[in-house]
Amino acid sequence: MTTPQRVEADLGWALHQVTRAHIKIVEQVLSGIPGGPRGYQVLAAAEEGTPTQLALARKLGLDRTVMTYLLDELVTEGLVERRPDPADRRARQIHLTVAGRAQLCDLERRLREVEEHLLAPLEAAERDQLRELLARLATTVQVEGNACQVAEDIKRA
Amino acid sequence: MTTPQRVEADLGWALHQVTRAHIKIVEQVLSGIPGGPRGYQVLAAAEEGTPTQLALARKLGLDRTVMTYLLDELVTEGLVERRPDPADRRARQIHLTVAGRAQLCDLERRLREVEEHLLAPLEAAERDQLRELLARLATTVQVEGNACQVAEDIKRA
DNA sequence: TATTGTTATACTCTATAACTATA
DNA sequence: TATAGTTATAGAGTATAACAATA
Repeated sequence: MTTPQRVEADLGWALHQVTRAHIKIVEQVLSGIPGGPRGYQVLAAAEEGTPTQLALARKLGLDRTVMTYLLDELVTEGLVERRPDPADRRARQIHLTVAGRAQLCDLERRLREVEEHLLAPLEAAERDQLRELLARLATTVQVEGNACQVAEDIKRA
Repeated sequence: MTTPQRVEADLGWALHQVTRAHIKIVEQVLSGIPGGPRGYQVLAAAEEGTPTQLALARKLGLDRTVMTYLLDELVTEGLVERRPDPADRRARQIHLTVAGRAQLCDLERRLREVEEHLLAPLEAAERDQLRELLARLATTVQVEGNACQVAEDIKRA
C-alpha cells in the first residue's frame, strides 16, 4: 500500500493519510493530558468562558457521563476546578486553574509547531493554498459534532 | 463552534471537519456491507489477487482474529469465498464471488460520486489543486497503518 | 415534571491467549 | 518449533438507566 491505483484511494486515501499523520503527532503532544485530545479541548473551551459540564459536553459532542469521568481526571491533575453555578445550584461551572492555563498555553504553542511540521513538505504558497481550500470546504460541509469526534469515526470506518 | 478563532482550530480543525464529512457519507454508502468500510476494503483487496486471510489482515492493519469475524460475515452475505490454498493447507485464499464483484463495482461507482459531492463547493481548478496538494502531502507523511485505520484514530482523539 | 450531575450496569469492540491443523 | 486460522476470554471505551439534588 504505497501509492494507490484504486478508486477510493484518490481523495479519500490522501485525506485519511494526512489526517492520520496529524492525529498521530497531536496525540504525542497531548499524551500527558488526561483524556488526550479531549482533555485539551475541554481546557480550550474552559478558557473561552465558564461553561457548565452539560454545555461542555454538548459543545464537544460527548455524552454527559463521559464528561463527568473526563473532568474527574482533569480536576485530579489540578488543571480545572468545579465551582457551583450561582444562577443554578444543580450546575457546576468549569474554571481553569493557574496550572491549567499555563498547560493550555504550552500545548497551543506545541500544536502550532505540529501543524508547521506536517505542512513542511509543501512550499509556503502551497501551504497557504491548502489551508485556504480546506478551510473553505470545512465551513461548507459542516457536519454536526466536532473535530475530535472525527478520530472516533475514522477508527470505526 | 461555527468558525473557529482558536489555535488547533486552524489546519487541524479544517482537516478533521472535511475528513469527518467524508467518513460520514462514505459510511452511508457502505452501511449495507458487513464491516462497513473494512468490508469494502477486503472486497477491493480480494479483487486485486487471491490473498490469504493473514496477508489481508496485514494489508489492512487488522488483527487476524478480527479478520476471521469479518470474513465470516462477508461469506454469509455471499460476497467472498474461502478456498484452500493449494500451496499451503493451513492457509485459505479469499476469492470474490460473482455477487461480490458486482457489489464492489457498484460501491466504487458510488464512492466516486461521494468524492465529487464533497468537493462540489470548490471550482474545478481548485478541486484539482486540493487533490494534488493532499496527494503530495500524503505520500510524504506516510504513516504506518492504513487509511481505514484513520477512522479509528480520529474517534479516539 | 424536567434538568444537572453522578453512579452502576450493560454493551461493543478489540486485543490476548489457548487450541487445532498443518509446515 | 513455528505458522494459519479459529475460538474463548478479558479488557477498554462507550452508552443506558437509575438515582439525588434542584429547578
